[in-house]
Amino acid sequence: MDKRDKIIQAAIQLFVEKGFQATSTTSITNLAGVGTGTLFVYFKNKNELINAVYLESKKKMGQSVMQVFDVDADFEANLEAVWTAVVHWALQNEKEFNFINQFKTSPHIGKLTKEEIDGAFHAVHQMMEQGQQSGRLVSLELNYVMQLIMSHLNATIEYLMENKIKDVTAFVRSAFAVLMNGIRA
Amino acid sequence: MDKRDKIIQAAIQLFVEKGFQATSTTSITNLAGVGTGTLFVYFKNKNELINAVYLESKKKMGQSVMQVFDVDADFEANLEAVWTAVVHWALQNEKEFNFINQFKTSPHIGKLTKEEIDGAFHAVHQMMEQGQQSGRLVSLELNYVMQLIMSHLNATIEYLMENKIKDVTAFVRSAFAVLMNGIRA
Amino acid sequence: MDKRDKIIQAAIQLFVEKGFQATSTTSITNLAGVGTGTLFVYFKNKNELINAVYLESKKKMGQSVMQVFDVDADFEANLEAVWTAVVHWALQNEKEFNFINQFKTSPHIGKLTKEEIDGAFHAVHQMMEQGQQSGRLVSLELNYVMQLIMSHLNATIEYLMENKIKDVTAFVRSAFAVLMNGIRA
Amino acid sequence: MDKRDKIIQAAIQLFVEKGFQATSTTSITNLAGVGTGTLFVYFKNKNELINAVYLESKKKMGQSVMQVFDVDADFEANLEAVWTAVVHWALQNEKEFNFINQFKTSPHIGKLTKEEIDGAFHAVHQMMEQGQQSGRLVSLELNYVMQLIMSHLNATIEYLMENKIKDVTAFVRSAFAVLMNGIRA
DNA sequence: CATGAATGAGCATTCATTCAT
DNA sequence: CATGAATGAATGCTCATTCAT
Repeated sequence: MDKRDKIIQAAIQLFVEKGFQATSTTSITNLAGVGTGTLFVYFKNKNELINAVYLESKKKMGQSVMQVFDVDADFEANLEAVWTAVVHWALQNEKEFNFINQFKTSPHIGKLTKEEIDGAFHAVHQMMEQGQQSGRLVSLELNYVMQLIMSHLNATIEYLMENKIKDVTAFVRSAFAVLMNGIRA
Repeated sequence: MDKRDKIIQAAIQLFVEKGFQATSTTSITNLAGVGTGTLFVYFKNKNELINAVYLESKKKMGQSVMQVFDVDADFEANLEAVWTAVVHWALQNEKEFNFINQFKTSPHIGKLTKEEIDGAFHAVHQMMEQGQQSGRLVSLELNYVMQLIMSHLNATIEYLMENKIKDVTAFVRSAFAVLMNGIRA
Repeated sequence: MDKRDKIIQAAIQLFVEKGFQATSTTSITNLAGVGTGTLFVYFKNKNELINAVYLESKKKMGQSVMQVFDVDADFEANLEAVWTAVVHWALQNEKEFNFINQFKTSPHIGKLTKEEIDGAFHAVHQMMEQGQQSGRLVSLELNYVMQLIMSHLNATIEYLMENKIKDVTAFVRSAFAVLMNGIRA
Repeated sequence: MDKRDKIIQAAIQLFVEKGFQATSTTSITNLAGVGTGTLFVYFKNKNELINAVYLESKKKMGQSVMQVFDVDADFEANLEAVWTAVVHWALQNEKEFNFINQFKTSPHIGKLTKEEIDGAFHAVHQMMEQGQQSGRLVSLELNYVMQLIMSHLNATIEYLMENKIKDVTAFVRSAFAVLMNGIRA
């Protein structure tokens, strides 16, 4: 693993554990096992670091999740597949997911970073639009529906992380059912 | 308005705008129009300030919301009443609501503060239990259902705050319908 | 005891225990059982307080000690009497003595305060001069001899305070003998 | 001179002039000609600084003084040699000596620091014990005799510092004679 | 006289960032 | 590229002092 990567991994861990401001650049470089100055070789400043970390994490998640997306599949099946994929990625990448979740509303994550990301989820957005047009999705403002889905997703993941569930697959299935019963047209 | 209140109001605003750590005590006292030292007359330190602010805000919300709670009312009617009351309180007290929302998971809010609050919502919790027992609420783990309701609530409020909706009442009604369709047994 | 006195007593105790700077005016008024502002009714500021305390303590000691001074007595007998009187006053007024001792070289005790005090010991100074003139005291610079006596005195008192001595009177007598053997002409 | 040394020298000067508490860390770094933060690169905090300064000063004095110590020499000659060496070291290192003298009883100098030092003077203590056993030193409690010697030493040094003496060597010799006449068995 | 709420200058300490090596 | 000593602006907090009551 090269030094840039070591720094990013250390940053993710510390940002999640202690928050952005409470994490000193020195503690990051210490954990990463590199010199103080090295962080600034790869990132112009602390802010650019967190944006880079956010971007890479979210891209990783996006790539992983979008593999299950099937353009030809049925709307509801597709939504469930993607939704479920996010849950599983989160459970297997707790640190990254918590990081993304905690910092998605942070003022330190710039607009540019957010826009750069949205592209990855364009396909999902399209699928939702078609869902509405074909009368399979409740006809509320699409952005609102997306927000509902995301918050339901996060609530479910958080619950799974904090509680030991025996049959995760079953839980995830009923969790999705609750969502779908709400937003089905 | 006495100085303690001025400080609390200034703190709410700045904590929401810039976060806890990024808000200097000096900026709070400046905005409040009091001397630097005055903050420490009323609060032992910055941490005690944020806890006091959180406590008072949440109490205010609790008191306002629980007025609509009717022990004798029908389960679903009662849930809608309370849920809707939170939405309206949030819209009328944007700053306080955002503050509560942002800091509910903050490590700076102590456990004691959180416990002191939960009491106010005991009645709601009971109502939900009875809802499950009487077969009117989906039979998933109650804490999870509560979490779903809360996240749905927050998503709705956030959407309402960021978008100008013509008919808020109608919107709230259909938003609640989406929730209820999901969690009805 | 009037409030001025309460403040002085509290100040002596705290200054000795924690030092001048480490003692806040608030802690003094708290211990004295008076309001914060009251200190400044009687003393213009913290510095004037310590000077007043020093002055009064040293005057009290002077008055007590000079009672044993006998103009007509033999030089050596007189010196021993005064020297011994200081030792005993110190043992009976530990706080005051320690305070005087600690702050005699403090920059916070002004020159004026020191001069105001020296008057009380004028008689002793005269006695010493006569001792030298009559060839009973070593003929070194008088100020130096005085300094030697004072430091020997303080060393003896400190030792007595820190160690439990069975026969104090005997100890004091031999302590004085050591001094006298050194400075006798 | 490296920065750590510059800081120590500045600290000695200011601590002596104004006292520990009245000396701000900024004033030290200003006088030392280094940045504010540099002090904390070398010393964890202000307290560790004063302990380090005390330790190094006293070690320097100890090393210098103990050079004259001669295990095989006569008791009285040895005592005079060491005693005189301290006087001369003090006169040549006024700042350091005053610093040591003022802070030897300070609560800011930790016990560990004091213990680390006492070792250096172990030989002197042994010499004194042998002096008593061989009947050449007054048979009072040894700690008390040590205290007397130290206070006599300090009084002499202080006097020499504050007054211009023509023949210092002669003065020191008679000063030691006064001491020795007092404590000889 | 007595009070204590209010003040703001001052301080120890932290930390992102630089730069000479 | 990599380093870490050095920096100084920024911050939370203290405390002597004031003043309206």
